[in-house]
Formats: sequence, C-alpha cells, structure tokens
Amino acid sequence: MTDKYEQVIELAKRRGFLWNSFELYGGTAGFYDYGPLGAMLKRRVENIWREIFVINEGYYEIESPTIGIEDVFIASGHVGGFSDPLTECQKCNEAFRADHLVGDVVDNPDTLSADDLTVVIGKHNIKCPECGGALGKVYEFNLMFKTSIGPGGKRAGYLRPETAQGMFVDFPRLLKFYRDRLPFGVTQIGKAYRNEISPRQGVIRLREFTQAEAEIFIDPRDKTHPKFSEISDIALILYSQEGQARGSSEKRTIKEAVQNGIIAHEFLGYCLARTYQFLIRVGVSPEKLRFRQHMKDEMAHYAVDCWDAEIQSDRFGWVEVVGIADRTDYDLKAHAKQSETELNVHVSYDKPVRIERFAVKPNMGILGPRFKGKAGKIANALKLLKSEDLSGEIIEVVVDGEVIQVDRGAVSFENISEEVHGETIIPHVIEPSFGIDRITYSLLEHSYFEEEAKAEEEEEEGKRIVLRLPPEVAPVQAAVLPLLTRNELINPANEIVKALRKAGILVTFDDAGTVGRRYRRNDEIGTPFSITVDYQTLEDGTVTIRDRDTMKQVRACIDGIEDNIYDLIYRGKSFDEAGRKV
RNA sequence: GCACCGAUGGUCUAGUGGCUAUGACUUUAGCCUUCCAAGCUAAUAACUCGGGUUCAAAUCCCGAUCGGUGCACCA
Repeated sequence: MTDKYEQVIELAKRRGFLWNSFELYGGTAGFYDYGPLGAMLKRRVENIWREIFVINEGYYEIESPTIGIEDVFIASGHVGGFSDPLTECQKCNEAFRADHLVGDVVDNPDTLSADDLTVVIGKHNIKCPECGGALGKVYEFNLMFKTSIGPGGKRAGYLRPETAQGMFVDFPRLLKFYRDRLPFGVTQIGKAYRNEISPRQGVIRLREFTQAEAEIFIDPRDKTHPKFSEISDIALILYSQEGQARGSSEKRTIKEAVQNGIIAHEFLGYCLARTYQFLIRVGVSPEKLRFRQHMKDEMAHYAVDCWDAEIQSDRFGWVEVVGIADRTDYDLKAHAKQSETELNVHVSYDKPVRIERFAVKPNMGILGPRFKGKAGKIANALKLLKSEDLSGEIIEVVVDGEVIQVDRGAVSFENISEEVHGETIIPHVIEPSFGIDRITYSLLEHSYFEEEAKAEEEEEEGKRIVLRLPPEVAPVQAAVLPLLTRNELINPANEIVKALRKAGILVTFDDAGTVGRRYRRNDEIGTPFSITVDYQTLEDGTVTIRDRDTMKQVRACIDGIEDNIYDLIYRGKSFDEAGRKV
C-alpha cells in the first residue's frame, strides 16, 4: 500500500526536491541531498525563520565552526553523556545497554566506564537476557563524529551535534556586543551531525542535518516578555504533562496557559507563539500541529520547562520538529567551570543599596610567613567566618580537611557600611531549537494533495497532483507560458520573464506541449501562479494569471505585472484583486 | 547492530537459468494544438554492487550496500 510518505518522497525524488545522497555509489543511510527545488524551498524556510527571529526579535545571527574542540563537548556533556555503553551477546548478537544490565547489582551504573562494566558483567556472571549467551566486551558508542585537528592526530575534534554550543562559547563576546545588558538573543542556522546507530525514517532522522537555534539570555528573576501582549491571545493545541496523563490535548490561549501555570512563564509562552506563527507561515497545517510538554522524567534535570512542537505525519505520527526549553544557567555554568572563566553579567540596581556587612581582614603579613603555601586558602576560609566565630584567642578554620589554628592577632575585623550598585548574576537561557529538515519535509507532506480534476466538458477524470505551498516558500514562484509554440506569443512571454526576474521573482518559461500539461507540471512543484500569453495579449496587452489552488484565472496587464505578482506572493494580495475575472 | 522482506530505464512496473529484457508515464526533437496533462512521428534511457555455481546468471547461492518492517538505540 502506498502511503503519503511514499507519494511525497516519490514526487520529491522525481522533481528534484530530495535525493538520497551518494546514490551513484549505492547511497548511504542518514544522508539526503536537497535537489534544485528542495534547496530553494529550504532556503526560503530558513529566510522566513530569519525574518521572524533575527529581524523581528533582533537576535543577531552568528556562524561558528561545525568542528568543535574536545573541551567544548566535555563541558556540554556530549563527550561523557552522548554515548552509550553497549555490549553484544556472542551467541545471538543482540545489542544491549550495558549500564541497564548491571542496574540490579550496582548502585550507580552511570558512573562506570566501559571497562568497569565489562568487569562487573564478568564478576556477576550476567548473561544475555534474550538467550542466556555470554556477553562481549563493553564498548562506548558515541553519537558524535570524531576527527582530529592538525597533524599527528593528537588533538581531538568533534563534528558538533548541535549548533548551540557555539553560541554559549561566544557568550563573553556577545555580552560585550550587546553592551552588557540583558536580555539578548543570538541565533545560528547551520549543520549538526549525529552518528546515529541506525537511521531510519528517511529524511526524519539524518546523520547530518540543519538546525536553526536561538539562545536567549535573560535575567533569571524576570521571565516576563515585553511583547507578550502581542501574542497572548494566540491559541495553541497544548499537550501538557496533565494532558498526557489524561491522554488528551486542549486548545488554550498563551495567556491562559501561562496564568494557569501550564506554561512555566511568559518568555517561554512567547517563544511558543512565535514558533507557531513561523510553522503556520511556512505551510504546516494548524490542525496537524501541537505543542507537547516534556514529562518530568523526560526533561533534562536542569530544565525548568520544555515544550516540543510536534507535527503530525501520515506515516510517522507526531514528529518533534522544534524543542523550546528553559535551560536555566546550566550551560553557562558548565562552560564557566570547564574554561575556569566567569560567565556572568553585572546587573545594576535602579538605586544603589546601602548594606551593612561584617568584614574579616586576615593579616597576610603574619599568615604568609607562618603558613606559606596554605596562607591563601586559610585567608579565604577566615573571610567566611561570622563575628561569633572570632571571639576566642585562637581561631580555628578547616582547610582541606585539616584544622588550622590561627592567633586572634593575625585577624582584624569590622562592620562595614557600603553602597552596592548592583549584583552579578548568571543569565538563564531560553532555547528554541528548530529541525529545518523535518519542517521542510512536513510542509511538503502537508502541501501534497491528489485530487480528481475534471475539465469542464470532459467526461474522464484525471488525477491532479498539487503542492499547495505558501507562495512565499514555493521554490518556483511563477511560470510564464505562451499558449502555443509560436514566435508571436513567445516573444512577449520572454519580456515578461525578464521583468519578473528583475523584480527578484524566480520564474520559469515553458512552451512544451499543451498548456494544460504545463499547468499540471507546475502544480506538481507548487508554482503558485502561471502567466499565459495568448492572442488577446497581442491585441490589448493583457495576459491571464492562473491560481494554482483554485485553477481560476484573471486577466491583467503586462504593464506592471512584476508588481502584481510580487504583491500576490509577498504582500498577501488576494487573487481576485490581481485582475478581472475571466 | 540483529532478524525478516525487498531492489529491473527519471518514475512505476512485467518477466524468465538461454534469441535484441516487457509495458506505461516522463523526458528530448518535431508535427498538431486558441486555456487545464497522457493526439501523431521518432529518439534517449534499466536488471544495486562484489564474489561463487553453470556451457550460460538480471534470474540460483553467499556477502556487501540501500530501502521497508520488528527489536535495540534516539543527547
């Protein structure tokens, strides 16, 4: 039975949207080429994303390397956590997660290395759960592609598994760029790589894919959004944690959802709404789009709240295409620790605050000669003491597990009153992360229609395949067709092509075969408008414009046709306004 | 990575241990044609790859690759 996926992929292959990569050499799973129409479609999707997140929100785009150094992915957790310890049965060859198998005999299997796990399996005589056969050596399968930087292979490099880390790593520079003020956002559209064990589901799970991500750094104490009112009335289909427990989703406005605590805060709600607007605009069907909240155990431990935009696909069911998470200060803290660099922001108070505090001043002139190398640590420990700790003649502090006694005379202290102008905070990160390939596939699927088309005076019905892509994402935006293959019609058609190209409209010219066949050809690739030059054109300088979806036609002047088409594509001009009815 | 199933022009497909490997659609060239594909003429174009069995393999066997399904995996 052919399902919609097959139909869409067949069309995509045949007409130059999507091709299996390296087909010449037999192909490789998990890689797809975008053909001429697919690449243009994807580019238009990306550009609408830019319009919304870069231009409208002011989150500038950066571009960081697709190869990252090891430190970056140690900090992000991908080196340690992005791999799974696997072991295979020597008898039936079934693969298992080694850490899962030893869960009953060890308390903390996550912390064990592959070698440790091999030892544990041997010691406890753990056998294959399927057939009872012996288990092989445990090995780490890391989902990152590894490479080496420079000659000698000494320095490890990894193809990035997400674009996000490049933006976290640039945090100090970005903070300066945005002149030390929160909130600010930064975006990146680019390739990411994951060496999937077994990629299936065609274009849904790729080893190389395109992400569009925004990292928005906000003040953790203020998760409201200044433009919240612009979107608060938008209603989304929400599949919340409670909804999933009940097994039903519900439609709610963003405002309601935030007020009722379903969505954690305004900022996240705002991102959900903009995501919705983006997806609808590029051609996802609203009824096949929902927002699913991560369950508590599914969410990363540091995340406050996380929502996935999911699109319904005929074959694959609900497919995650966007993840929107409040990642708190996790990433910045992790990179701060790994790089031993502070990653924070000084936030000024509206008015300086006067505070009283107790200050301990160790006398380094005494401590230094006496304690030598330990003096610094001792001084820091002393500074943390409270006034009641300093009452005796001998003061005790614990440094590295050792109790140190310090003479009272080596320490002075006082109550200080000072003005504080602000404080240092680590921003929280809101991260909407888009899978551009999945979105591009989804909108092909949602745009794909087969209909029984019947010419008015014909008896027989034929199948019409039409991609109802929104005009602004359609790879080919207009087709210019002389009604017949005659020079007197071809010449004015060429003039129209020239005018449209000058206006930045991607246009094709086609004079092969009957005009009906050419309309169908263009329907199939989603060309929204066809302009036909006929004999009346020669008399009064008008042409017909045909609408892909309704197959209706209007007559309009050649003069100004480029503005007419431009307005139809980009300015939401209705087709009826484009000319007079035929 | 395992198991099962599959792989024939661009697309879909027929087919058999043996002649030049079906057919349709598409495409190209030309004819025809005054608005919704498949009217005429012609042309182009395929047995996934490697090995084996055989006089002979696209066909049988083995392996690989890719695709589908199930298991496992999916930050």
